[in-house]
Amino acid sequence: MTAAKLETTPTRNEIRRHKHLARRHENTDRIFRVEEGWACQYRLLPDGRRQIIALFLPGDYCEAQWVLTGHANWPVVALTDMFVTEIPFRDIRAHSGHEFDGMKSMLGSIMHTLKSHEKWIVNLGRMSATERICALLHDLVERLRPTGKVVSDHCPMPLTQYDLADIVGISSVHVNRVLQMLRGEGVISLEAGRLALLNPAELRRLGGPAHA
Amino acid sequence: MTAAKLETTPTRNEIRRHKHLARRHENTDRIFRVEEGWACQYRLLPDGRRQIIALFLPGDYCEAQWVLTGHANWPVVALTDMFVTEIPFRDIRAHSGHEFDGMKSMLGSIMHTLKSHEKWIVNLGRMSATERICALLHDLVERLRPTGKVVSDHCPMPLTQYDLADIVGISSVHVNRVLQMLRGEGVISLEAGRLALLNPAELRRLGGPAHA
DNA sequence: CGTTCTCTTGATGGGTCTCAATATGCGTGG
DNA sequence: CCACGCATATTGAGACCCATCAAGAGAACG
Repeated sequence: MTAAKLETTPTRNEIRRHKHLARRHENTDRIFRVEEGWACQYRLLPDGRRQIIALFLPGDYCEAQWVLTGHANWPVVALTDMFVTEIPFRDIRAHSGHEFDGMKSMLGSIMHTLKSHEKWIVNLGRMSATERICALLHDLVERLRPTGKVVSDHCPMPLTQYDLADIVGISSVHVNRVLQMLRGEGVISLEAGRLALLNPAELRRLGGPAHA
Repeated sequence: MTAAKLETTPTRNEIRRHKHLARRHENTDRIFRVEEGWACQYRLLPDGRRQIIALFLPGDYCEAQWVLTGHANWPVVALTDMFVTEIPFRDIRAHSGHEFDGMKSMLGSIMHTLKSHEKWIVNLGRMSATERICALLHDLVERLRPTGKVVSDHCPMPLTQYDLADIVGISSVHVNRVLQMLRGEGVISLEAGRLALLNPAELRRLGGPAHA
């Protein structure tokens, strides 16, 4: 999900935490680009279990596939206060073939989502709780790095332990214990919404073996 | 992944079980359409853990996104003896805009993959072993139904218990125990590579609560 | 007709969940 | 400014789901 500039000046909107950017099966004629703040797409089961499917960070296009399907499948909610720009489909189509090719950008974003999903299927299917959390933290830092929000391995991390739990598919209590362990080992520090990688190499190692 | 007919007569190839249709990072100029047999895309960790990312059944396009990226990310291997047809990219592009629109078909297949991945992230993240297996079996039958291979809730099911384990992210020993339980409850029968749904309603119920 | 998969079953241990209680912080309104 | 409520973080105890190890029985296959 790469940053890109449109000729038009799309509306810049403020979104409060916990407000929905999309609801289930909602039709839409625009996509969002995240300027500030974090959002996620999730699926809620009737018995209360929640699984977060995708995270949207500054610079990300939020659900580029809407431009192909015209509707949201699953809800998207702001995890923090946010600023987003709304990009109408017609603007994207109008820019197709230009230097900044709107449609090509959207396809790139979709392919990126695809790869990200594959990775998370492997993590959820075959990795331990510790591996999942380390892989997630590592991922987050690498995704934030291009935005300039990472300074000497410190960066914002506004997710609650409940959010983390619903991303990595374990209970929030166990998330807490894993984080305690990582802190105890001197791998990370995490407080007041800020994450610091104290031992990035160890974090990567704990994140599980690389692909074969 | 819908069936579709091309004007050209693409080559029909026989593929033996365990033969690779694609290897990691391999470049390609064609995609496959499965005519007979089952294949899967998987990711192998250095310590031996394997996670199957996608299943390809008769009628499926195998990795339609290759037409956009030009290369395979992860290996694809035949789980049974197969027949596939190879469709060169140029044929797909040549048919774009026609009654059968090659490119549109590929995009549809990609969107289908996306939805399938989202579903499996939820299953792997938030469902119990029994729920995962029941959901998988239910899925398989529904995907086979349009091909005419399902007769009164009986259909072929050539996956080994090792394969099933690597799809649902549990150990093969536990897959065996869950299957025993399902047989004992009279929900399914599964032998000699054939699956029968003896109590589809119960299977659906065990497959976990529907989306909210 | 042995070899190799595949399936099956038991025993044991560990990773993770659930429940529950307590702390801590933070925003809101009195 | 303080009191209160609510969200979040922390910690313990106990239970359970599932992994791992191991061994044996069929079944498939060259």
